[in-house]
Amino acid sequence: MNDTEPTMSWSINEVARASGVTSRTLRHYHAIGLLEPAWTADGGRRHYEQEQLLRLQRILLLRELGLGLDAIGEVLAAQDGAAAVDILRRHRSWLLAERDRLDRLVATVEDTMTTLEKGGTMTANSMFAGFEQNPYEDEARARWGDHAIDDATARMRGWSKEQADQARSGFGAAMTALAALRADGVPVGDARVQEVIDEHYQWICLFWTPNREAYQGLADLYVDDDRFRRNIGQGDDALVEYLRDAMKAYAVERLA
Amino acid sequence: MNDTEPTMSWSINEVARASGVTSRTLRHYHAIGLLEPAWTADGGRRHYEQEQLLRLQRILLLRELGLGLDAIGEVLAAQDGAAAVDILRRHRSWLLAERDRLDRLVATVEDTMTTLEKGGTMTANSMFAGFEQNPYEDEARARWGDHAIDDATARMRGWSKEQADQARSGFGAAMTALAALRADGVPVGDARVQEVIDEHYQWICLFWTPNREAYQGLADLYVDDDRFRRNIGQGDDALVEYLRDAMKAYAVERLA
DNA sequence: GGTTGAAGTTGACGTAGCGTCAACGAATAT
DNA sequence: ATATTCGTTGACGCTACGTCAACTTCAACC
Repeated sequence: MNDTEPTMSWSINEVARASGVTSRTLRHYHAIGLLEPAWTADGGRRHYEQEQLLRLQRILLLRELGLGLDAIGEVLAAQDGAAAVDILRRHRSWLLAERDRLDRLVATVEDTMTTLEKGGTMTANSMFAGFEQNPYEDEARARWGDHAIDDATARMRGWSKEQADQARSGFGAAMTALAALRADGVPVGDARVQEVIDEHYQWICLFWTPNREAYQGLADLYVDDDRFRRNIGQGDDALVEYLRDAMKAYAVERLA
Repeated sequence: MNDTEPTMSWSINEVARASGVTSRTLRHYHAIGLLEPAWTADGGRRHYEQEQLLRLQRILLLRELGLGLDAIGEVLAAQDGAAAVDILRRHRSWLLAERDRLDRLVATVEDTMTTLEKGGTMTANSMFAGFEQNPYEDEARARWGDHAIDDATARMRGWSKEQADQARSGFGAAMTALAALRADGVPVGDARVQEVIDEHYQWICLFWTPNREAYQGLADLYVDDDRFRRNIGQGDDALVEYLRDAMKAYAVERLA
């Protein structure tokens, strides 16, 4: 039925026009071994035949699906359909994950726009930190009531684990500076200490804007809760207490 | 209230740990002028102060929103919030577009997986072509009934304009070869002509699998419809008629 | 046979946002 | 004085090609 006797070949530009890709793309596919021409003439010119066109069709289909060229190569190299389906399944998973991520980004962008339109400062919105997704939420909920936490959790919804880790590491700089000051015996009410605490408060405000009472509560929580204490003090409990006292002094002096 | 007298500075690694980015990133931001250190010491070491940390916070926030570094620079350079909101609005638009695109890709991937699992060949699914989104749909609908068209349109839903253009350009190669054969006076039933038509049929099958009657109807449509005729023949109407006859011969010989 | 034009070839650089060496200088602890 | 740590400036690598640049080939025309 499929008698293709007078073997016909196409030049690179013919294939390009036919398939909608550029000749550069075809050369690239040749260079990376994804699509080899049927044969090359004396002058090095590439010639493609039906088999290559069919392979190109499959390549382009998979490309439309968003697969990378290496993944496409794997799919086409898979003898059994099961392996190909497996790759596609993984691809589907990450498409879905990406879509969800974009959804969350849209929400966050809208938040930020609203804040800016209200004359906000862009440092006082859209995030929440110091508490990871799960471990500290109950604690905080018990301390400050459900409303504040729901609000914060809602803002946090757009986060990945890395982002949460990243946010928590924001304590690092402040703690380093604080440790140095404490080592020098500087009292917590000293301007230098309070400056560091101000920095810490600013970092916190990246995510949440605690009032005096809430900030004092946070200070206590840092000391009282084992997980916070270990995380923040890195083994130096006295440093965390120093932080707590400094935070309380800051709250009394600077917060309403 | 915000008296920060004993100006404190942080080294690049302190800032890195505090913010969760790497020092390489901070150097990069310096190199592209996105975040300049407060000052650099003799040995060239970078030192950051509170102002830079605040700017970094804003940079990271915007980065989380998915903006590019140049866009971030623009937002931060915008004196009035309106300009910033404008950039964010545009960004939101393309986030939404991307999300929709991913949605469509997911659907297509699922289609392809289903086809493969059923033992299909991957060249016979997921697309539709020859007819653009709008101009030819009514025509086709009148000819082949609503059901076939709805089906095809549903498959086409995942397409962008470029993809449609690209798909249509698939005719190019076949037409070039066909024009040469016709110039040589080769009759439409000749094996060489039928081979080209087979190629054309394969290309069509990328998108849709017409039976004998449908393929004959498509052949007529090519000639009867002005837009098809101009598009395909590029001014050579006789060539389109040659194509039609060849397609009809192919349909009679090879299709059920 | 010479020339011209179209179509082809192989580099090579550019894109975004850094990661990841390499090779070296400087500040700090011992 | 020296070992260790922290910092510096290149430079290449990553995706999937776009976009020159500098040549070579091939068919056609005179």
